[in-house]
Amino acid sequence: MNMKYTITTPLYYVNDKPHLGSSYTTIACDAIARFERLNGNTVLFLTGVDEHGQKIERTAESKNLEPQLHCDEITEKYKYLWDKLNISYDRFVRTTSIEHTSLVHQFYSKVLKSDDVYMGRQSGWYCVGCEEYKDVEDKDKSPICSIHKKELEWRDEENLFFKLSKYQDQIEKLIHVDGFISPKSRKNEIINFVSKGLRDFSISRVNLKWGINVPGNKDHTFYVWFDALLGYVSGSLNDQCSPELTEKSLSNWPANIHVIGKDILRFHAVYWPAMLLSAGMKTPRSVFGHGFLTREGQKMGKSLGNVLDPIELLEYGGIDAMRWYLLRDIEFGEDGDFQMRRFVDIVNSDLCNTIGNLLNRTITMSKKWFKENIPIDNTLSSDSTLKVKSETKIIEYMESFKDSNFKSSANAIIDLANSANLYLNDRAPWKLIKDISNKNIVALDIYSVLESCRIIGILLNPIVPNLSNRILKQLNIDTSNINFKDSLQWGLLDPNNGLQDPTPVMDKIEFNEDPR
RNA sequence: GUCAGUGUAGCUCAGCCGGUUAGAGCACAGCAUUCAUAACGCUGAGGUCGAGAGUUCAAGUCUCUCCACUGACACCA
Repeated sequence: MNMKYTITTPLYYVNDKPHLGSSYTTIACDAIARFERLNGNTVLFLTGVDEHGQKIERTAESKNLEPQLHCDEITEKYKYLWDKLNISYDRFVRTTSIEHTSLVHQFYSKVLKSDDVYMGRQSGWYCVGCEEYKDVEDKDKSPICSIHKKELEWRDEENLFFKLSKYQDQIEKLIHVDGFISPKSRKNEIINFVSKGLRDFSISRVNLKWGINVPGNKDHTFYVWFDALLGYVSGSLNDQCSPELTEKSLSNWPANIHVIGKDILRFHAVYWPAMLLSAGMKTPRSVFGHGFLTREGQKMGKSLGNVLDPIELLEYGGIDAMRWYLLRDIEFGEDGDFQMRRFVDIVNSDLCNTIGNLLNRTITMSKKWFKENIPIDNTLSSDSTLKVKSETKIIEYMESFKDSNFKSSANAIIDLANSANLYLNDRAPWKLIKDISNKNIVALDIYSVLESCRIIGILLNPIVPNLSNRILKQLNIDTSNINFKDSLQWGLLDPNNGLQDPTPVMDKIEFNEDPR
């Protein structure tokens, strides 16, 4: 059954090039998007960049660039990396686009009509890095942001405020809806936060040029978060060239899932839905706040000097290695620790040995004994313990993936591969074949393992698409139009298809202490 | 300070409602050896289940207290 499925990464801030954390988020979204496509759904996979705000303005200044040129430069770095990581996004949103600006204005007029904006005064200590006011004791003369370690700036200015408090009851109800916020720890956090009472927040800034002007308020620029969140909507419009907030143009909305880092949970689970309710629009179906990555047990930070550049990791291990490790070994909802030794071990063991060698040894036997035709008559009715195991693991895989439990999905694949290896040792076809009367039995055994490899190849597709394609290619399977429904039934590998010469589908990674 | 989450073998994790001698994968050690990518397979070592107390015939699993880590909020600076 074909359904529309809209998934978003955060719109990444272009203060700097992408880091491992944003790569992790984007790879996870890519896996989900591919999974949904393989299930026959029509997917709109949105990513993009958030380009406004004071930090961008100042970063550009320091580089002696116009902000727009700075944004263009950094945007290209994001696109380059997503291309290298084989991210299959459908749309790339830019908040500096004319279309986005137009939509922000339309949205704002709806919020005005709901009488949810008022002029107020805001004073306090402000961190440009966070784009947030900080609560600070009045007597402190030079407060510092605890996150960015930079001096806060005193602000005392008139801002437009959004009546968030008006939506206390509706937000309270929404956040309790099953499945709206995942994982459970994030849901609890938001329930606690909302129970303390929602306070109105300012949606504009003065003394800021780099942003979208507030209509009817010459000196006010939209607060970066107000404008950025709307990137999800502007990016999902049917007609990208003629952005209109109409029911027809919003058929890809609401998003099925916003995948975000835990640090921006409040914006996505509280402020954003309230804004949408104010404009009379549907709220997203779910928000998944995943954890952060540390490295060898430590937080990554420039000042610590231990940032792991995704480009370097990519060059060191390759795209399939990177994707596999991040999805298979890091628990998606929780913080995870990137360990280089473990990265190498897991990738080599799972992809090169368990799966890669399985394919290699089985194709070698098949070609040696049966050339291009495995003597089997009816593959669909053939019985094998591997068939049963395969069916069990497919179910586990599907249920886990639906919960964004990539680790469990990957484990199901590895279990099937282990079972195929054990099956081969148990059956020992290299002994059986010595007696020619066993030819048909051996043919069935070889076919069962090759069929398992085919299924493994297909299940790997959302996680490591390039490896998946190499596996299926060696089995001479056309991958241009596969889907789960038509591809996971046992017995679909044509025994007269012929197989390609076995070559390693995955190169080993040699462990270096420091890939930098 | 309040709330929430986490703490099980070197690493990553499983362990539904209390019930065998606490498990899996990886890593490590040994064996075996080719159909096979120094691979597959077999065997082994490795655990105060954060600490203490309690309930119970019996607790990793329930209760209480405490410790550590993470996050949110509050407070302080």
